Amino acid sequence: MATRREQTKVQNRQTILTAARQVFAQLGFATATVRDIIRATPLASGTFYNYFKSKEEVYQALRDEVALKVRPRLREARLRAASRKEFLASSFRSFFQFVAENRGGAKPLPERFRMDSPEVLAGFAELRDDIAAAMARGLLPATDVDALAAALTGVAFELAERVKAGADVEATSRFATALFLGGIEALPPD
Amino acid sequence: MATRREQTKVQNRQTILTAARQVFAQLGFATATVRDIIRATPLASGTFYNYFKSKEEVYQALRDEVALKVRPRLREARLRAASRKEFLASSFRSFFQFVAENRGGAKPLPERFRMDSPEVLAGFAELRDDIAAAMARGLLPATDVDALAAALTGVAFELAERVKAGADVEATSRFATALFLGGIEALPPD
Amino acid sequence: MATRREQTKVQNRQTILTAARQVFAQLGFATATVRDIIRATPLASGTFYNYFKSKEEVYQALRDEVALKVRPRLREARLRAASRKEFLASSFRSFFQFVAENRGGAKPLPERFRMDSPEVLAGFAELRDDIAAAMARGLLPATDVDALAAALTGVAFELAERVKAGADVEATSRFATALFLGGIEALPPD
Amino acid sequence: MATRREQTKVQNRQTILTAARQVFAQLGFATATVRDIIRATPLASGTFYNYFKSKEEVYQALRDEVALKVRPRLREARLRAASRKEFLASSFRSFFQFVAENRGGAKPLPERFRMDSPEVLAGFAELRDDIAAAMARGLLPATDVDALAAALTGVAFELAERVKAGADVEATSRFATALFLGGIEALPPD
DNA sequence: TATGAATGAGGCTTCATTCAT
DNA sequence: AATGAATGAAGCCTCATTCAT
Repeated sequence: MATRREQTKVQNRQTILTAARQVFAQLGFATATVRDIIRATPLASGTFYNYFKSKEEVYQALRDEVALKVRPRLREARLRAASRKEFLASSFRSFFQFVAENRGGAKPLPERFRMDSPEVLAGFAELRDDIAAAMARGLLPATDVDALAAALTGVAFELAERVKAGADVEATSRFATALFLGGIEALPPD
Repeated sequence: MATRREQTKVQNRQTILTAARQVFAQLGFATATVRDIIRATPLASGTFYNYFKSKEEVYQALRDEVALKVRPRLREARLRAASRKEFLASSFRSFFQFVAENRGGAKPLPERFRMDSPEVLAGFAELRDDIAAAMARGLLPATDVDALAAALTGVAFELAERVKAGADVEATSRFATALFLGGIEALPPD
Repeated sequence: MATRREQTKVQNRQTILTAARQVFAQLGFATATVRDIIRATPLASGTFYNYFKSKEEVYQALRDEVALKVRPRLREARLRAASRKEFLASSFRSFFQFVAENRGGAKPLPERFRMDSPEVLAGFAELRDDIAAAMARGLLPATDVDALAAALTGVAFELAERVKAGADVEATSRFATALFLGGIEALPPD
Repeated sequence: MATRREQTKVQNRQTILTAARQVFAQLGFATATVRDIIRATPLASGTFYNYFKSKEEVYQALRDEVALKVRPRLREARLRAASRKEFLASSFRSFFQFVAENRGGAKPLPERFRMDSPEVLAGFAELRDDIAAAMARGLLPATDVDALAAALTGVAFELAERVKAGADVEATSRFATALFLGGIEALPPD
């Protein structure tokens, strides 16, 4: 059973993580400061250091948290994929959907969605693992895993800009899926 | 005629740009400081401000310089292309070659930059134009020009990171070329 | 109840204000730097900014503090005055006494400040009101209230410089009182 | 006969003095920088130091120049004064006229006229000398010269603010003259 | 554990001044 | 003399982090 103290501890940790998520989203990791995070919190500056040693550590924690929450779902989708097409389509669609849901809209903030956020980067780290697994399953041909992951990432990032600017999620997903569906076939074996 | 002083001025500017390139490569733009750049230089702190108003301005100058050097190469390669494969292969190869020639330190930080300087944007515009021209020539099938340009850009930039990290130029070019050669075939018509 | 920390906070604020008073007196406002103020203090540079946002803000605080201390005295002196002479004499004496009590270093620089903080302006307004009331009481002849207030202020401030430099309070008060006692008689009616 | 070189020398000196006058008028002595003066000039920064060692030195030169030009006229007016009233009236009137002529008008600058300008301060230095001379002549009663000069200065400065704000020069001069005409009579002998 | 003031290193930038040309 | 780039001290301020309460 959790004592009162333990509950507060967990709550404070969560408060900081939530604030950090927002701050990173708005300012980017490198630009954001610990002060920014604290300011987005009702806590005192010293309290931050009871939970994290530095900005880097919050960032790691955020990544871990995301990975823990997102990984199962995304992984499941990709593991369940019965075909190459399904693998690609579900990957792209879920990513562009995420981007679309988080695109600025009427928000006054300079940039609401950032490619270097822990969430997104964690997502791409997953991708590499899943590609390797798919190759093992025979769903994807054996080729340079890292190069393929990089290519997928690049296309996803760059088309995401178009989605941010209002491009249609479905059409964009279809475009990317088709491109890779045809392209993978032609890749040199590793 | 160039006087000694004028030479020194040009040299100092180059000294700063070179130092900035290294520092940005090692620390990333947001983390790097003007002091870091100056320290990588035999010059005094005030001298920096005789040449650039801020960190942002050096960064712009750096990007413009790169864009200015790489654009003519890419343009020429694409115009000379007699086949789809040549169009893709020469584009990728020129670009990765340039990246390899200019590779400096490693950049370990997770960061992605907006490519929005005039020079870089002009580079994108050129790519778009060349793709459109290639479509008109029948070298590329008629599809969404902007999406294709974005996809090419994304793959090029992302694989460039691998080249910077030491990946082979030829192999990387072949990979990218094969991917698009197969993929373009499968793209939905516009 | 005042905790130790609260006491320290108040003390530090006073430390900075005292140091600022001396520094401004010696160097003048424009020449003095925040560093100068900090150096005249056992505190660290960052601490200054826990209390004041800028040099301007300390200056305001200083003026407000002075105005707050001196105004009640002057007001009371003027309201209690039973004769024109008493009105003038007690006003000048109170003011010069205050200046003498607070005289610090010498200010050698040629500089005059705008007295435009709320507190100082309120002080002027009070003087004007008291003069108007004195006119209504028949203590002062009916003449241009604002001009008279300005003249009194000017003489008071300018002679105050001499008091700061060591001039005798009594003699200076007598001088100013005599000047206005004779002068007011001769003023053109409003 | 002046050689070309000597002419240029004189011209440059004058260029710098003129620029300095404007800069001091706009920014005040303490706030103005040598850079500001140079920038208001077609000359190079190094050239400044061929003529003056520092900002202080230009300031002195400006004061001297003004004294040389203004002193004769003002002094003459005061020396010619046949009566105490004429002495005071001409002093105040010429000062308030100067202020009125230089008041901001439609100018966009924050503050066009400054009390700490060399011109004004030089003028007040004159005043003290002339008061002493007038006492020697018997035009003014023997009293504390410095205190009287301070009082005149204070009234002049403070009423000048009203003139700046649009008050009538004649009426203000009459007010000040009457005040001192009556007041001086009553002053304690030195 | 929570607090928030204190700290001083270090960020950016401007300044007066020098000095090679 | 005139030039203007180079210099580095010094300005202002924010930051991560500590530590007494």
